[in-house]
Amino acid sequence: MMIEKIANLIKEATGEEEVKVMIPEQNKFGHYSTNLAFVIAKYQEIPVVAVAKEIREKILRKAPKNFFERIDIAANGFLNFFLSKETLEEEINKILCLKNRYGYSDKGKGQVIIIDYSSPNVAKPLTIGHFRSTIIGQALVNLFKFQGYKVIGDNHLGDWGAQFGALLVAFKKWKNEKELKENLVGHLVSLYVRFHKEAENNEKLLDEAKEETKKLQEGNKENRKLWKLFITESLKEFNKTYKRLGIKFSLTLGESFYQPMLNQVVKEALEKKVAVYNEGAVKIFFQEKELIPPMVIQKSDDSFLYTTTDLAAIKYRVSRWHLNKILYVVANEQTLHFNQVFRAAEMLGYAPKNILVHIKFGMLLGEEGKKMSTRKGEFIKLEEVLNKAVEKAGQINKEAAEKVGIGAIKYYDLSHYRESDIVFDWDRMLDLKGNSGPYLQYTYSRLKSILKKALVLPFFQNSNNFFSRKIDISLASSEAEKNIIRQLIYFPDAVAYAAETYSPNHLADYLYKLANCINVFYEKESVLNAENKIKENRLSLVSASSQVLKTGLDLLGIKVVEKM
RNA sequence: GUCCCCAUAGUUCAAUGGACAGAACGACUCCCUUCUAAGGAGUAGAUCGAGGUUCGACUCCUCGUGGGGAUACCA
Repeated sequence: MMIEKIANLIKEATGEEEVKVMIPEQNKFGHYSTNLAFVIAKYQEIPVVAVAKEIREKILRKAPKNFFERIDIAANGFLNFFLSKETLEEEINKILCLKNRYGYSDKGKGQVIIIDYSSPNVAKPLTIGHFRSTIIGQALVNLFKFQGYKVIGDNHLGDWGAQFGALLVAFKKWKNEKELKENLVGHLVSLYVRFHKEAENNEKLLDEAKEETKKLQEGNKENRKLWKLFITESLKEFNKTYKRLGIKFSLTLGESFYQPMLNQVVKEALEKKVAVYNEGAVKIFFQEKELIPPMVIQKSDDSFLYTTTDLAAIKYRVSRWHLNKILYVVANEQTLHFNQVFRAAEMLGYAPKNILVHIKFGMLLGEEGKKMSTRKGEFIKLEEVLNKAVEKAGQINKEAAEKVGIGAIKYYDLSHYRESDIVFDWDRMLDLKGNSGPYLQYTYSRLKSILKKALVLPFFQNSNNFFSRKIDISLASSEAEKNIIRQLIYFPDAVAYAAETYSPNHLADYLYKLANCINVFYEKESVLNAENKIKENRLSLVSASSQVLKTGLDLLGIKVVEKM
């Protein structure tokens, strides 16, 4: 990673602790820059430019020979680093030789991180509401693996809890044999919706649901049997969609897995005086100044809640693995819940608060900008969204439709900053032009097409393996080529930054910029019609570019397309 | 009421406290006898308001305005 390398170099050369190295917006400001001179000038009260000059001397003395071409000092005091031809060549050659390992870092070596994502509820469909957690979660799994971490992706399935009471009541009262056979999960969903509709006018139903939940939790045979059926059938459905989306979990420990541990959690909480009995229930109260409302961990009918399960899960995970972090990829709305749980986990001594991170993301709003609710049946099935996307992509190209359609909606999500809300908009989501998934895939396939054609040219018939041939920067003299090279070497920086900030959109942004440079190059400079030496060199650049594009898209979980 | 999040071109979104605030869509112009026009080049267009901190603020702080969310013995 170049940013880190340069930052370390500056640290060693100057003895400064805090050094910030940035990627400047414009080429004329070099490949990298730092504002260090401002910082020092401030506490030493020396003119900025004088400080900058001094820093430059120190760095140049320390830097390896031929590492920088030069270091400029801008009028305002920025130090602008221009990498030398040798450094750039070495970096591009790394891409050609490391291939899909380029950008990999062992930064996270020896560290374990659990990512809790997707987590749908059994007996409900995967909806557009699960999309963000699933897609962002998987991207984070990929990113952290690529940073050398041991990553455990856990699908914390909602396979327990009060929704089963409602479901059991509805199932026993209204089930329809025919529909059951044809589409079990679909039938469960409509039963669930019907239950909530009818419960609005009939409070007795809610009591019945409570009763069924209790029976299930106490081990009632019939309820258990139905419950298991619901789970296996739902998982089958989920897995179909996960497969299409390229989602892979290391574990699927649902909420039910933690049930045997819940009693103990409550007992401990009471013993440690973290929790108290209050109005018949067991609650954890927080300090007044924390402004967190109390959290119930056991109801007055003795049953448990998801707060209890989450606490048990933390306890279990920490004892089973030597954990550095648990990331919860869950919507913004649950902020209070996680504040409570994290704080409680700390009070109970289960985990220090700083290893628990809520990776929140904005809501996917309905077209009127309002929240969509599953209970009222206002949901859009994920499967339906995927189909529509694939259908649209298929209008242009049938063969690549699946990859392109799904790539489009994935990119739509991942290119947005995680925490902002997204308005659900078919047109925009399925947009195949501009800053979109298909744009990146298209760019990739253009490069692939060049490489394929090069192979059959007589000139290359007997030249062995030109794809891995080294690049000669002095032959890549056009503006377009320089821009690609510049962009390529930022790849490891972009990956690291996206992981650090838990924000895949930074990687998406990087890839878009890279693709844009590539397309400009494609437009302006011909590869196959260039003079032999230049052609060879450009082919190496094309090869390196396609490699980085592919690695980046892989990390986002977007499949590349060879031809479209 | 309390707490949390958000506010950037007509629209949808970017922008680790840095150098002229980037794109895309839409609008208007151009470019297919040259490796894929799902592309490229160009024009018009934006930081909610008022203070403050800073050499420097879309970014941090305070107040206000306008949206959304959470405040369940559901998950």
